[in-house]
Amino acid sequence: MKNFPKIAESEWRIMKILWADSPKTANEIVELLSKETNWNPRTTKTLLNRLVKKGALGFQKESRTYLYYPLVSKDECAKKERNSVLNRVYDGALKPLLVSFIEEENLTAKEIEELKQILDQKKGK
Amino acid sequence: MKNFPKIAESEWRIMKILWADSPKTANEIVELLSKETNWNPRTTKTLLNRLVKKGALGFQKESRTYLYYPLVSKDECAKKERNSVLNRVYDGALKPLLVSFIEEENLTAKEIEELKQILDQKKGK
DNA sequence: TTTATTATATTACAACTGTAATATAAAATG
DNA sequence: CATTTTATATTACAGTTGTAATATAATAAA
Repeated sequence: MKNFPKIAESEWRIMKILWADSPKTANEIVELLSKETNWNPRTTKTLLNRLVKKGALGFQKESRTYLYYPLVSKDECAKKERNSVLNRVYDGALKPLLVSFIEEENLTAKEIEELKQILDQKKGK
Repeated sequence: MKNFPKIAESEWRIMKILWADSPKTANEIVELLSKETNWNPRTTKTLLNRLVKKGALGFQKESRTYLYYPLVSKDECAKKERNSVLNRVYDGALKPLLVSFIEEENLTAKEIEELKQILDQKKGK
């Protein structure tokens, strides 16, 4: 499982769309992206090509049209990103990272309770 | 506070050294880096220049030699990195991000307790 | 003072990214 | 069948990054 592709920032938008629901045609993806970006459709097509070349997406031909789908899991890609920040910024020290996130961002009381439960489960293990 | 510099991956190593203790000369930094990387000293010099150009580092001349020091805080840079992952990967949803980190990485029982306390403080607020 | 060291500054160069434009080929239309 | 549409493929082009090499200038040594 070497040569796992690196997903660039703008490519993440496309991957997230396909992880949520796939396969999809280029035009369907362009359509969905138009709601959150103002990319030129050409830009989306370029990124689709790059993702295929990187091995992050595959496709099946449906006559002239391609149906794209992910070849890598969101979990794995997310893990790479988490580890990247953890190591680059925090030298691998998880607790300080968690403290920063918790102190700075917003959590509801319910979420806080749920997180405490997850921590407890973790302790049991 | 616009045009806050973007610190690239390899630049982070240099910044962390100077955040830990500054000012330092290029050679001191090269020396410290030699323990964790096998960069050519030229590479380090190049990165120092770039960081100065980006506005991330400043320096004072000590005769022919420069003493480098950070112009941006580690906290701010770390925050940018955290938010980058939070938004790019998790669409800004903090809890799922925290759950992933907690479930996948290792924490001691003590750390878990400390985190629960921090969560409780958070709830009070 | 001429020469060798040694700092910093400039230049290099390819891969990756963001952001498209142009080319080509196949399909739909007239 | 000729032409227009429309998919995908190829090319573009500048900015960033990783990773140095070369140039220049100041200082130390001979």
